[in-house]
Amino acid sequence: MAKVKISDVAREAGVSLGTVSNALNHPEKLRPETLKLINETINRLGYLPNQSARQLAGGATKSFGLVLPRLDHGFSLQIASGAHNEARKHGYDLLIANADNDDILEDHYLRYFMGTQMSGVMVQPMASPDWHPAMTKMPVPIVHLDIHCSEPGYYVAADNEAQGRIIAELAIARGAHHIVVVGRAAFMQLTLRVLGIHKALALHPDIKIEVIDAGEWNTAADGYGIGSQIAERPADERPDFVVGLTDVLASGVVSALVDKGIAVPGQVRVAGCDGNPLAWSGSVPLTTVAPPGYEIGRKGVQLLMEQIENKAPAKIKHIRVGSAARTVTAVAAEDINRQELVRPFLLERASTQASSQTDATAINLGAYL
Amino acid sequence: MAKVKISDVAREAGVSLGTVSNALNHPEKLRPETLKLINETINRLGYLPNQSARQLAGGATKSFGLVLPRLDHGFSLQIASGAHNEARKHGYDLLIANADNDDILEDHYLRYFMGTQMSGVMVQPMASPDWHPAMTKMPVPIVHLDIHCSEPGYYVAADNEAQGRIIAELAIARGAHHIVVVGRAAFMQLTLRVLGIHKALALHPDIKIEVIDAGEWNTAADGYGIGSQIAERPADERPDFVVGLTDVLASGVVSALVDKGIAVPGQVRVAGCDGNPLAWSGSVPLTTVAPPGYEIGRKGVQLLMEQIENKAPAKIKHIRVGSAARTVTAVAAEDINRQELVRPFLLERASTQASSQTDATAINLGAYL
DNA sequence: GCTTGTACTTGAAACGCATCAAAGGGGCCG
DNA sequence: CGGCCCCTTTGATGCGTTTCAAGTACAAGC
Repeated sequence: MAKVKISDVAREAGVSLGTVSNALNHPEKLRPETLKLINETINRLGYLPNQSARQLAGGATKSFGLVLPRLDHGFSLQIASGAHNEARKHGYDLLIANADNDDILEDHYLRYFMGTQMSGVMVQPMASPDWHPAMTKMPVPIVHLDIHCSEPGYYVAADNEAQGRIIAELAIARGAHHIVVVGRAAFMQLTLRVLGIHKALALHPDIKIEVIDAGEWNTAADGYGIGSQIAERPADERPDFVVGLTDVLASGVVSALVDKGIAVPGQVRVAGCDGNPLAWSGSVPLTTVAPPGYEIGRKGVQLLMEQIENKAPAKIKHIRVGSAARTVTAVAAEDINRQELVRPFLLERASTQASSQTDATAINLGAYL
Repeated sequence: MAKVKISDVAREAGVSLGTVSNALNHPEKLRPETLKLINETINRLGYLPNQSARQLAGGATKSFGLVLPRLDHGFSLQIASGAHNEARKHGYDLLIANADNDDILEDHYLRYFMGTQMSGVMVQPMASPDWHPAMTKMPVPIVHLDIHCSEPGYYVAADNEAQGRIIAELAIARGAHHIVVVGRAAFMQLTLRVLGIHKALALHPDIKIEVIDAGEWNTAADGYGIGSQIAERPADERPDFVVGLTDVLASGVVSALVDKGIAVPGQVRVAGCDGNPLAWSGSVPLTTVAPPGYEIGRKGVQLLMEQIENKAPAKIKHIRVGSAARTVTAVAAEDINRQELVRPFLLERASTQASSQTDATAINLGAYL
């Protein structure tokens, strides 16, 4: 268990300390035989470079940190996936921390990453980043994901408002009269979705809208609870359209409604947000608005790279993904050929990597709509 | 952007270097006024401790590393969640790395974590850990998750074989004659599930069994592909029971079968593995066997803590979760009151934390079974 | 044989912090 | 007033690397 250090390797191989270091970092500078000898010694001794010492001596290492509010959220995972692939492409490592829906923890991990001499840090913040103590005086490049900052800084965000608008337009097209929005609107992103819904509905004062908080975790169980509550209302107080601010929530709502004998989409239509793959890969898929999470993660890393390479201080630079109109228009369930809709999913990996300006898209498989 | 260091704080506050260090690490040793003064200076200057230097000077920091094969896999997330909660409980940080189904990357991150002076490292390995170069001569406590090691070392694993057995018994109970197992059996855990299925079926030579590889990623799209292929077979070559080694796979299979006009569960029954919440929270839930991922993560951290506190060299110590019989017996779809089954889900958080010896459980909501 | 150049190799100096033995200061008792 | 002890603060030392100016060995050119 005693740790082997670089000096042990050097002694054992009969070379100097600096040479071993070169073998690790600039192998081209060494005579092939020396390199071979050193590598053999390294393996024989089981030497592992001490990253702390490396970082301390050599400045930043090639790695990024990513702080996520929650891991079991499909959207965050898409971000992580996009960020990961892009980071690897540039030869960087990606370390992920789970803030577990906790402000304090989020801040904690943010500071941790900054102090670890990461080359850059990304956050998908729960609240506005302007709130963040760690936001000011940042010693490393930082990029905010899925949120809009007012302070100078970099961010890349999906247009959550647009998502809300898309959903609202969907509801209007379906002739909704009473919409219930389910979810904890306290989360910044969800707030924006709600805002988008409200804005789109401003021209339709006849449509009643109601927002129900679903508890801190936005789980399927929360959705189930709200769904039950909705089902038990007298028919005339019951909405004809339910929006889950999260696919998981919407899923729970559908579950409860069906259990209580409410026809979906016959009596109540249900739609979600997130584009969680499972939500539309099952046999009875959920309608959902998919923000381009993968793309957001990718772009985040690109912004980080940009800052690193220019060594410029963080100027204001925002990328907004998905602010344009949706590309797949909502259509009636009956009009849809399921096959056609599954195909884009099969090609998902390829397409999200290719298109640089993916829009938020209403994926309508219509089963509950 | 110039980094503030501890000496800057010391100078600015008019105290010595060591005092600032104490303010950070042993605040109780300082006079309250001094502490206050230093803290104010720290905030004013925006000082962030350099973690690398800290770790180098002070030995290991209180943080764990977790290497996961894939993030979009529900089971891995449950592990991450359990590990996270337990780690925080002990005041440790948890950093997660995504190996992206890549041997090399897995090894890379493992070494990275070990070199970072983490207090401990956990992996959910893709292949047998005995394979791992980094496995030997480990300078920090390590725990393997969801896998069985033959070499001395610590691991905590669900009994994947038992899961396979449960599924097989489910199939037998349903009177299956021809079973198709879908998934990349090359993954160790999936191999064991397949093994369990085979073992359970040994006494039923009349039941035909077939294993179909679903490609490297085990995605819903892969499942859809296999499902289509199955649907197109002549009726007498078509299985009457399909097992997805992953919920996502099973989900894709159901999707394809339904699309092609095959009745589920009328003509073909489908079940999955993983206990992915979305798989059984929708209105038409999938039958799945749920290994206790949360518990595995929790136990993993506990094993790490044990090693740290005893400072003992790694002896052989294995925890096996879920080797006993299932607690929720498979029942026919018609017999099930949906409400009852949703309730345990609602209580999931509480229950997984309470029970220390959770079993792999067949959660049968029966819709496709 | 001497110089110049080339190709490697060396080792000392920093990196920013935690630690700890030692010093300082103040109160208490004799 | 001196001695003692306790509480607080100090600053030199070392953690394992990287880096880089300086060194060595050897070959080619004169």
